[in-house]
Amino acid sequence: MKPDTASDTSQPAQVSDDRLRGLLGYRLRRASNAVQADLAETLKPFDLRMITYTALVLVVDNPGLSQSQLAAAMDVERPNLVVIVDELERRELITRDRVPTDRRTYALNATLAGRRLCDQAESAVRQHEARIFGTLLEEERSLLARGLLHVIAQRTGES
Amino acid sequence: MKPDTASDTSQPAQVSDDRLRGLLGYRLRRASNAVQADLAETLKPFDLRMITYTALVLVVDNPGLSQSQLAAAMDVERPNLVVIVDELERRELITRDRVPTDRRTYALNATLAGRRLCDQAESAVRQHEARIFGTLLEEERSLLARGLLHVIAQRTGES
DNA sequence: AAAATTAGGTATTTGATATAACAATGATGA
DNA sequence: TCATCATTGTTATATCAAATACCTAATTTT
Repeated sequence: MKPDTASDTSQPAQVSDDRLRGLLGYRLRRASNAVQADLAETLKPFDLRMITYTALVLVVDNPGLSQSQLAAAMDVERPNLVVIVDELERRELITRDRVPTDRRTYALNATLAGRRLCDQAESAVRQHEARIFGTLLEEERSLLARGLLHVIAQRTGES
Repeated sequence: MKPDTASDTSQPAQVSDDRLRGLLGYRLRRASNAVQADLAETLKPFDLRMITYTALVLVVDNPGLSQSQLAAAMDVERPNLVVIVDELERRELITRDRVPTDRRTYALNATLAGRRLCDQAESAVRQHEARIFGTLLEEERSLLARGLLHVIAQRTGES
Protein backbone atom coordinates (compact mmCIF):
# COMPACT_ATOMS: atom_id res chain seq x y z
CA MET A 1 0.00 0.00 0.00
CA LYS A 2 1.19 3.44 -0.87
CA PRO A 3 2.27 5.70 1.95
CA ASP A 4 0.11 8.58 3.07
CA THR A 5 2.15 11.12 1.17
CA ALA A 6 3.05 9.33 -2.01
CA SER A 7 6.47 10.82 -2.65
CA ASP A 8 6.55 10.89 -6.39
CA THR A 9 9.95 12.09 -7.44
CA SER A 10 9.50 11.66 -11.16
CA GLN A 11 8.71 15.01 -12.66
CA PRO A 12 5.86 15.09 -15.17
CA ALA A 13 7.04 15.79 -18.70
CA GLN A 14 4.22 18.23 -19.13
CA VAL A 15 2.12 19.93 -16.50
CA SER A 16 -1.60 19.40 -16.85
CA ASP A 17 -3.95 22.19 -15.87
CA ASP A 18 -7.03 20.53 -17.28
CA ARG A 19 -8.93 20.84 -14.05
CA LEU A 20 -8.43 24.58 -13.96
CA ARG A 21 -9.18 24.95 -17.64
CA GLY A 22 -12.55 23.39 -16.96
CA LEU A 23 -13.42 26.40 -14.83
CA LEU A 24 -15.09 29.21 -16.69
CA GLY A 25 -13.81 31.67 -14.10
CA TYR A 26 -10.25 30.61 -14.81
CA ARG A 27 -10.73 31.18 -18.49
CA LEU A 28 -12.37 34.50 -17.80
CA ARG A 29 -9.42 35.67 -15.76
CA ARG A 30 -6.90 34.59 -18.35
CA ALA A 31 -8.83 36.32 -21.10
CA SER A 32 -9.09 39.44 -19.01
CA ASN A 33 -5.36 39.41 -18.28
CA ALA A 34 -4.55 38.98 -21.95
CA VAL A 35 -6.72 41.93 -22.91
CA GLN A 36 -5.36 44.05 -20.08
CA ALA A 37 -1.81 43.40 -21.20
CA ASP A 38 -2.61 44.32 -24.78
CA LEU A 39 -4.45 47.43 -23.68
CA ALA A 40 -1.52 48.51 -21.53
CA GLU A 41 0.75 48.30 -24.57
CA THR A 42 -1.78 50.17 -26.62
CA LEU A 43 -1.87 53.05 -24.16
CA LYS A 44 1.84 53.22 -23.49
CA PRO A 45 2.62 55.49 -26.48
CA PHE A 46 0.24 58.05 -24.97
CA ASP A 47 1.88 57.70 -21.57
CA LEU A 48 -1.46 56.59 -20.18
CA ARG A 49 -2.14 53.70 -17.90
CA MET A 50 -5.48 52.03 -17.91
CA ILE A 51 -6.56 53.84 -14.80
CA THR A 52 -5.49 57.25 -16.04
CA TYR A 53 -7.16 56.62 -19.37
CA THR A 54 -10.37 55.66 -17.61
CA ALA A 55 -10.24 58.80 -15.51
CA LEU A 56 -9.57 60.97 -18.54
CA VAL A 57 -12.48 59.51 -20.50
CA LEU A 58 -14.84 60.05 -17.60
CA VAL A 59 -13.76 63.66 -17.13
CA VAL A 60 -14.11 64.35 -20.85
CA ASP A 61 -17.57 62.82 -20.91
CA ASN A 62 -18.73 64.33 -17.64
CA PRO A 63 -17.45 67.88 -17.48
CA GLY A 64 -17.54 69.39 -14.04
CA LEU A 65 -17.76 66.20 -12.05
CA SER A 66 -16.23 66.10 -8.60
CA GLN A 67 -13.40 63.90 -7.42
CA SER A 68 -15.80 61.98 -5.24
CA GLN A 69 -18.06 61.29 -8.19
CA LEU A 70 -15.10 60.21 -10.25
CA ALA A 71 -13.79 57.97 -7.49
CA ALA A 72 -17.20 56.35 -7.11
CA ALA A 73 -17.54 55.83 -10.86
CA MET A 74 -14.12 54.23 -11.03
CA ASP A 75 -14.58 52.26 -7.83
CA VAL A 76 -11.36 53.67 -6.47
CA GLU A 77 -10.71 54.94 -2.95
CA ARG A 78 -10.64 58.71 -2.77
CA PRO A 79 -7.06 58.92 -1.54
CA ASN A 80 -5.89 56.90 -4.51
CA LEU A 81 -7.78 59.07 -6.92
CA VAL A 82 -5.94 62.14 -5.73
CA VAL A 83 -2.67 60.97 -7.24
CA ILE A 84 -4.38 60.14 -10.52
CA VAL A 85 -5.97 63.57 -10.72
CA ASP A 86 -2.66 65.11 -9.67
CA GLU A 87 -0.93 63.46 -12.59
CA LEU A 88 -3.54 64.45 -15.16
CA GLU A 89 -3.54 68.00 -13.84
CA ARG A 90 0.24 68.23 -13.85
CA ARG A 91 0.23 67.16 -17.48
CA GLU A 92 -2.39 69.82 -18.12
CA LEU A 93 -4.89 67.35 -19.47
CA ILE A 94 -7.51 68.34 -16.92
CA THR A 95 -8.08 71.21 -14.51
CA ARG A 96 -9.38 71.43 -10.97
CA ASP A 97 -11.84 74.30 -10.95
CA ARG A 98 -13.33 75.69 -7.77
CA VAL A 99 -17.08 75.59 -7.65
CA PRO A 100 -18.59 78.76 -6.16
CA THR A 101 -21.59 77.12 -4.54
CA ASP A 102 -19.55 74.57 -2.59
CA ARG A 103 -16.01 75.48 -1.75
CA ARG A 104 -15.11 71.98 -0.69
CA THR A 105 -15.41 70.35 -4.08
CA TYR A 106 -13.45 70.68 -7.26
CA ALA A 107 -15.10 70.56 -10.66
CA LEU A 108 -12.92 68.53 -13.00
CA ASN A 109 -12.69 69.57 -16.62
CA ALA A 110 -10.61 68.36 -19.52
CA THR A 111 -8.40 70.84 -21.30
CA LEU A 112 -8.23 71.00 -25.08
CA ALA A 113 -5.01 68.97 -24.90
CA GLY A 114 -6.79 66.47 -22.69
CA ARG A 115 -9.63 66.06 -25.13
CA ARG A 116 -7.20 65.69 -28.00
CA LEU A 117 -5.14 63.04 -26.23
CA CYS A 118 -8.33 61.26 -25.29
CA ASP A 119 -9.42 61.19 -28.91
CA GLN A 120 -6.11 59.85 -30.10
CA ALA A 121 -6.04 57.21 -27.39
CA GLU A 122 -9.60 56.19 -28.14
CA SER A 123 -8.72 55.60 -31.75
CA ALA A 124 -5.87 53.34 -30.67
CA VAL A 125 -8.13 51.56 -28.22
CA ARG A 126 -10.64 50.90 -30.96
CA GLN A 127 -7.93 49.33 -33.07
CA HIS A 128 -6.88 47.27 -30.10
CA GLU A 129 -10.42 46.03 -29.61
CA ALA A 130 -10.73 45.25 -33.29
CA ARG A 131 -7.47 43.34 -33.17
CA ILE A 132 -8.66 41.16 -30.32
CA PHE A 133 -12.38 40.82 -30.87
CA GLY A 134 -12.64 41.66 -34.55
CA THR A 135 -12.01 38.11 -35.65
CA LEU A 136 -15.14 36.95 -33.89
CA LEU A 137 -18.34 36.89 -35.86
CA GLU A 138 -20.72 39.68 -35.03
CA GLU A 139 -23.10 37.24 -33.43
CA GLU A 140 -20.38 35.60 -31.35
CA ARG A 141 -19.22 38.99 -30.19
CA SER A 142 -22.66 40.03 -29.12
CA LEU A 143 -23.19 36.75 -27.30
CA LEU A 144 -19.90 37.20 -25.53
CA ALA A 145 -20.95 40.70 -24.51
CA ARG A 146 -24.29 39.44 -23.24
CA GLY A 147 -22.68 36.62 -21.33
CA LEU A 148 -20.28 38.98 -19.63
CA LEU A 149 -23.09 41.34 -18.74
CA HIS A 150 -24.96 38.45 -17.22
CA VAL A 151 -21.96 37.54 -15.10
CA ILE A 152 -21.56 41.11 -13.89
CA ALA A 153 -25.23 41.38 -13.05
CA GLN A 154 -25.11 38.08 -11.24
CA ARG A 155 -22.99 39.56 -8.50
CA THR A 156 -23.44 43.30 -8.57
CA GLY A 157 -27.09 43.28 -9.48
CA GLU A 158 -26.51 45.79 -12.23
CA SER A 159 -28.39 46.37 -15.48
CA MET B 1 -16.98 81.32 -28.17
CA LYS B 2 -16.18 79.01 -25.35
CA PRO B 3 -12.74 79.26 -23.79
CA ASP B 4 -10.12 76.63 -24.40
CA THR B 5 -10.80 74.91 -21.11
CA ALA B 6 -14.52 75.16 -20.67
CA SER B 7 -14.74 75.47 -16.89
CA ASP B 8 -17.95 73.68 -16.20
CA THR B 9 -18.67 73.99 -12.53
CA SER B 10 -22.06 72.30 -12.56
CA GLN B 11 -21.65 68.75 -11.39
CA PRO B 12 -23.47 66.12 -13.43
CA ALA B 13 -26.33 64.52 -11.54
CA GLN B 14 -25.18 61.15 -12.74
CA VAL B 15 -21.85 60.09 -14.14
CA SER B 16 -21.98 58.50 -17.56
CA ASP B 17 -19.53 55.75 -18.41
CA ASP B 18 -21.23 54.81 -21.66
CA ARG B 19 -18.05 55.16 -23.65
CA LEU B 20 -16.23 52.70 -21.43
CA ARG B 21 -19.18 50.34 -21.36
CA GLY B 22 -18.98 50.18 -25.11
CA LEU B 23 -15.60 48.51 -24.79
CA LEU B 24 -15.69 44.77 -24.63
CA GLY B 25 -12.41 44.75 -22.74
CA TYR B 26 -13.93 46.93 -20.04
CA ARG B 27 -16.82 44.55 -19.65
CA LEU B 28 -14.45 41.63 -19.60
CA ARG B 29 -12.43 43.13 -16.79
CA ARG B 30 -15.50 43.92 -14.74
CA ALA B 31 -16.85 40.42 -15.19
CA SER B 32 -13.50 38.97 -14.25
CA ASN B 33 -13.30 41.14 -11.14
CA ALA B 34 -16.79 40.11 -10.10
CA VAL B 35 -15.98 36.42 -10.45
CA GLN B 36 -12.63 36.86 -8.69
CA ALA B 37 -14.34 38.51 -5.75
CA ASP B 38 -16.90 35.74 -5.48
CA LEU B 39 -14.25 33.08 -5.78
CA ALA B 40 -12.18 34.71 -3.07
CA GLU B 41 -15.16 34.51 -0.72
CA THR B 42 -15.74 30.94 -1.75
CA LEU B 43 -12.19 29.95 -0.86
CA LYS B 44 -11.95 31.93 2.36
CA PRO B 45 -13.50 29.18 4.54
CA PHE B 46 -10.67 26.90 3.44
CA ASP B 47 -8.09 29.58 4.16
CA LEU B 48 -7.07 29.45 0.53
CA ARG B 49 -6.45 32.35 -1.78
CA MET B 50 -6.94 31.96 -5.45
CA ILE B 51 -3.24 31.61 -6.04
CA THR B 52 -2.73 29.02 -3.33
CA TYR B 53 -5.75 27.08 -4.55
CA THR B 54 -4.34 27.09 -8.07
CA ALA B 55 -1.00 25.85 -6.81
CA LEU B 56 -2.62 23.13 -4.73
CA VAL B 57 -4.70 21.86 -7.65
CA LEU B 58 -1.67 21.72 -9.90
CA VAL B 59 0.38 19.83 -7.33
CA VAL B 60 -2.44 17.36 -6.72
CA ASP B 61 -2.88 16.77 -10.44
CA ASN B 62 0.83 16.68 -11.24
CA PRO B 63 2.56 14.78 -8.49
CA GLY B 64 6.29 15.27 -8.39
CA LEU B 65 6.44 18.45 -10.41
CA SER B 66 9.21 20.92 -9.65
CA GLN B 67 8.82 24.45 -8.43
CA SER B 68 10.03 25.75 -11.76
CA GLN B 69 7.40 23.75 -13.57
CA LEU B 70 4.77 25.00 -11.19
CA ALA B 71 5.91 28.59 -11.55
CA ALA B 72 5.80 28.31 -15.33
CA ALA B 73 2.35 26.73 -15.28
CA MET B 74 1.04 29.48 -13.04
CA ASP B 75 2.89 32.24 -14.85
CA VAL B 76 4.40 33.41 -11.60
CA GLU B 77 7.99 34.50 -10.99
CA ARG B 78 10.02 31.88 -9.15
CA PRO B 79 10.76 34.04 -6.14
CA ASN B 80 7.07 34.66 -5.66
CA LEU B 81 6.26 31.01 -5.92
CA VAL B 82 8.59 30.20 -3.05
CA VAL B 83 6.37 31.90 -0.51
CA ILE B 84 3.31 30.11 -1.90
CA VAL B 85 4.99 26.73 -1.64
CA ASP B 86 6.30 27.70 1.79
CA GLU B 87 2.78 28.34 2.98
CA LEU B 88 1.34 25.12 1.60
CA GLU B 89 4.23 23.18 3.06
CA ARG B 90 3.92 24.82 6.45
CA ARG B 91 0.25 23.84 6.51
CA GLU B 92 1.31 20.33 5.60
CA LEU B 93 -0.81 20.29 2.46
CA ILE B 94 2.16 19.52 0.25
CA THR B 95 5.72 18.30 0.74
CA ARG B 96 9.03 19.21 -0.84
CA ASP B 97 10.72 15.93 -1.60
CA ARG B 98 14.33 15.72 -2.69
CA VAL B 99 14.94 14.16 -6.06
CA PRO B 100 17.78 11.65 -5.96
CA THR B 101 18.76 12.15 -9.57
CA ASP B 102 18.97 15.94 -9.34
CA ARG B 103 19.70 17.38 -5.97
CA ARG B 104 18.82 20.90 -7.04
CA THR B 105 15.14 20.33 -7.61
CA TYR B 106 12.31 19.53 -5.30
CA ALA B 107 9.49 17.22 -6.26
CA LEU B 108 6.25 18.66 -4.97
CA ASN B 109 3.61 16.26 -3.70
CA ALA B 110 0.28 16.75 -2.02
CA THR B 111 -0.28 15.12 1.34
CA LEU B 112 -3.47 13.30 2.15
CA ALA B 113 -4.67 16.39 3.97
CA GLY B 114 -3.80 18.44 0.91
CA ARG B 115 -5.79 16.20 -1.38
CA ARG B 116 -8.73 16.27 1.00
CA LEU B 117 -8.72 20.04 1.28
CA CYS B 118 -8.41 20.27 -2.48
CA ASP B 119 -11.47 18.06 -2.90
CA GLN B 120 -13.52 20.07 -0.46
CA ALA B 121 -12.48 23.33 -2.06
CA GLU B 122 -13.24 22.03 -5.50
CA SER B 123 -16.75 21.16 -4.47
CA ALA B 124 -17.25 24.70 -3.21
CA VAL B 125 -15.73 26.11 -6.38
CA ARG B 126 -18.15 24.08 -8.46
CA GLN B 127 -21.03 25.53 -6.52
CA HIS B 128 -19.59 28.98 -7.01
CA GLU B 129 -19.37 28.41 -10.76
CA ALA B 130 -22.91 27.08 -10.84
CA ARG B 131 -24.10 30.14 -8.91
CA ILE B 132 -22.54 32.53 -11.38
CA PHE B 133 -22.76 30.75 -14.71
CA GLY B 134 -25.52 28.26 -14.01
CA THR B 135 -28.26 30.65 -14.95
CA LEU B 136 -26.94 30.85 -18.48
CA LEU B 137 -28.31 28.43 -21.00
CA GLU B 138 -25.99 25.61 -21.88
CA GLU B 139 -25.49 27.04 -25.33
CA GLU B 140 -24.79 30.52 -24.06
CA ARG B 141 -22.29 29.13 -21.62
CA SER B 142 -20.46 27.21 -24.27
CA LEU B 143 -20.39 30.23 -26.55
CA LEU B 144 -19.02 32.34 -23.73
CA ALA B 145 -16.33 29.72 -23.16
CA ARG B 146 -15.45 29.64 -26.83
CA GLY B 147 -15.34 33.42 -27.06
CA LEU B 148 -12.99 33.62 -24.10
CA LEU B 149 -10.77 30.95 -25.55
CA HIS B 150 -10.62 32.89 -28.77
CA VAL B 151 -9.55 36.01 -26.90
CA ILE B 152 -6.83 34.14 -25.04
CA ALA B 153 -5.56 32.56 -28.24
CA GLN B 154 -5.57 35.91 -29.98
CA ARG B 155 -2.73 37.13 -27.83
CA THR B 156 -0.93 34.10 -26.48
CA GLY B 157 -1.32 31.94 -29.53
CA GLU B 158 -2.58 29.06 -27.42
CA SER B 159 -4.94 26.22 -28.29
C1' DA C 1 38.61 21.48 -15.32
C1' DA C 2 36.42 25.84 -16.67
C1' DA C 3 32.46 27.99 -18.16
C1' DA C 4 27.75 28.19 -18.67
C1' DT C 5 23.16 26.83 -17.14
C1' DT C 6 19.58 25.60 -13.95
C1' DA C 7 16.96 25.17 -9.40
C1' DG C 8 15.81 27.21 -5.47
C1' DG C 9 16.24 30.95 -2.42
C1' DT C 10 16.88 35.88 -0.03
C1' DA C 11 16.48 40.66 -0.05
C1' DT C 12 14.64 44.53 -1.97
C1' DT C 13 11.89 47.46 -5.01
C1' DT C 14 7.91 48.71 -7.30
C1' DG C 15 3.07 49.29 -7.88
C1' DA C 16 -1.55 49.19 -6.76
C1' DT C 17 -4.82 49.36 -3.22
C1' DA C 18 -6.68 50.06 1.53
C1' DT C 19 -6.90 52.49 6.11
C1' DA C 20 -6.49 56.30 9.53
C1' DA C 21 -6.61 60.69 10.57
C1' DC C 22 -7.15 65.69 9.49
C1' DA C 23 -8.59 70.56 7.97
C1' DA C 24 -11.97 73.06 5.63
C1' DT C 25 -16.51 73.49 4.45
C1' DG C 26 -21.22 72.69 4.44
C1' DA C 27 -25.69 70.74 6.35
C1' DT C 28 -28.79 69.69 10.23
C1' DG C 29 -31.36 69.93 14.30
C1' DA C 30 -32.12 71.14 19.21
C1' DT D 1 -28.03 80.44 16.62
C1' DC D 2 -24.96 77.16 18.07
C1' DA D 3 -23.45 72.58 18.49
C1' DT D 4 -23.06 68.61 16.15
C1' DC D 5 -22.61 65.88 12.25
C1' DA D 6 -21.42 64.74 7.38
C1' DT D 7 -18.74 65.52 3.23
C1' DT D 8 -14.64 66.88 0.26
C1' DG D 9 -10.17 66.67 -0.60
C1' DT D 10 -5.79 65.57 1.38
C1' DT D 11 -1.59 63.47 3.73
C1' DA D 12 0.64 59.79 5.63
C1' DT D 13 0.92 55.12 6.15
C1' DA D 14 -0.04 50.10 5.91
C1' DT D 15 -0.77 46.18 3.10
C1' DC D 16 -0.22 43.07 -0.55
C1' DA D 17 1.01 41.34 -4.99
C1' DA D 18 4.36 41.24 -8.48
C1' DA D 19 8.94 42.17 -10.35
C1' DT D 20 14.14 42.58 -10.11
C1' DA D 21 18.72 41.74 -8.63
C1' DC D 22 21.59 38.81 -6.83
C1' DC D 23 23.29 34.52 -4.45
C1' DT D 24 24.52 29.45 -3.58
C1' DA D 25 24.50 24.77 -4.85
C1' DA D 26 24.20 21.45 -8.34
C1' DT D 27 24.37 20.01 -12.94
C1' DT D 28 25.65 20.27 -17.83
C1' DT D 29 28.51 21.67 -21.62
C1' DT D 30 32.73 22.40 -23.93
